[in-house]
Amino acid sequence: MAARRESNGKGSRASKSRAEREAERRKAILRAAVDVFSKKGYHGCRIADVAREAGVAYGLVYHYFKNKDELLESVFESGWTGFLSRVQAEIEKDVHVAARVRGIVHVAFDAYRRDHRGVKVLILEVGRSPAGGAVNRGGAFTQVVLGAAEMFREAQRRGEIPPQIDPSLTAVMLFGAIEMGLTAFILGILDRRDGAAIDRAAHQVAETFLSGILGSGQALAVGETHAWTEKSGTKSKQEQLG
Amino acid sequence: MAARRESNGKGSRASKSRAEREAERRKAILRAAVDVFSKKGYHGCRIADVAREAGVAYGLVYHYFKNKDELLESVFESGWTGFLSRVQAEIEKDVHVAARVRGIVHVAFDAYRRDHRGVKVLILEVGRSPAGGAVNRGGAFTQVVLGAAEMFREAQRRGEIPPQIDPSLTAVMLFGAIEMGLTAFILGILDRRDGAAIDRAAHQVAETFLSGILGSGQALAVGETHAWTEKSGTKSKQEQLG
DNA sequence: GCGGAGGCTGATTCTGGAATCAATGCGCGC
DNA sequence: GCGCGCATTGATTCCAGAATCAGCCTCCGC
Repeated sequence: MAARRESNGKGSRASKSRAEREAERRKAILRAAVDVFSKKGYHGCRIADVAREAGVAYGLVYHYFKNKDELLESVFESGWTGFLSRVQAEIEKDVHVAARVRGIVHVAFDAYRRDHRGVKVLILEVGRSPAGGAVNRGGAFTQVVLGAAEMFREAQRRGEIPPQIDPSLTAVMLFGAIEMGLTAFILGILDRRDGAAIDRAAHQVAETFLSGILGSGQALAVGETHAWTEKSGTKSKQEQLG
Repeated sequence: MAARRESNGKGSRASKSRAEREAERRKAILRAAVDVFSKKGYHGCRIADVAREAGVAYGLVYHYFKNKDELLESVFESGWTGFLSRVQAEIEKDVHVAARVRGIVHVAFDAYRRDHRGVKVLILEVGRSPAGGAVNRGGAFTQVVLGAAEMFREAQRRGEIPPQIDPSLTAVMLFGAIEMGLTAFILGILDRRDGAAIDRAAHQVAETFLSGILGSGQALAVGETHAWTEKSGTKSKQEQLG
């Protein structure tokens, strides 16, 4: 569809070319969709809401997306893709598993800080896909989990973690802890306007996962420091209860 | 609604009284709803499906439940209630926090073993709550989380866990790990027909949470071994998720 | 400036499915 | 046994909201 411009190599400098505009429109709609979905949920909103939010006509949404499902699908893809590749990058680093876990947690919380609406949609609508669900991103998610599982398996070979634990389950737990940590913010159990709280949360999620709540202090003997040990002043306070 | 019977104290022995029958019908519909919801998701099914599954007429569903939402609400309540009270019971036990955590994890996995359909609906549809959501179970969930948070706070006072961790976040993480552990079965990442796998999973979830993946093996030195291992036969069964 | 391709519009159509309701007959009290 | 009331039925109504479509109007190339 962007073919027109080619014939004339230049000409594309001043005002945006038609193709560019279209791309922008498409993006605007996508962004609006994220917005609306995060506010009212996929099933709780109508295409009209998305159109209004994006400031375009109802019908235009259908010009860019085959139907509502495809719109959701696209939202996922645009959000998921970046996230997945970053997580994958962390997984593939050649460092101690503890560092990789911290990296993964960091990526997740960072994404949240950057775009909590988007993350909310992913968390709330993903995974909960009705069983055989249309939107298959369950597949994408499964893939990361499997990647992480492989990471843990490798860590076992290296002797970084005990051999008797199940790598798959461990992987699943990691994302569960992350997801729930984020959910706490989304549901308001923790206060997301407190920027520091997000950092602290990320930190604690990683360290708890690595060392548990009992051993905490010493277990991270492994190498890098004790996490929170020094910044003990931080602790909880206003964050609970929304 | 059960008023008729009172005037005549007896008469209620042989065949079930009308009231009893009604209660049964209601339960049948509820069960059918769990079934259908778990298969196709709340939004993915029509009332007609529920009616058919329950073997009753379409309209009867509306005799017992005001509307579809209330039906879902009831499903939650019937499932949630039993679960919540059990978790609460574990929370209130006067033992080391490690034992309590193990207890909670056990309760969750046990519920799953007993009625994975019901648990699936809870996991998949809860949280879904469209923000200001009609169905407020977010509230119920939040309550357990707060209860658990209080438990951790108390544990800190007793010196059972480090003082610098955030009790609320810890509570949230616990349920996150549990939820994701179960989700793994629901999504098929782990095989739920392998009964032993469920036990192992429960065990690992608890131990990882307590001791982390690094220390794992030895950390449960804490004291008792898997508290629950033996008493699995205990409690009543069917009342939850009717 | 001219012609037309196609982005864009929103009223209109269409549909799935929620909720209603008048009719039926079973069961219970008298 | 009689009659009333309430559980039960499923066709009917009703509507939200998805998807369509016929035309408008902008912008592009010539």
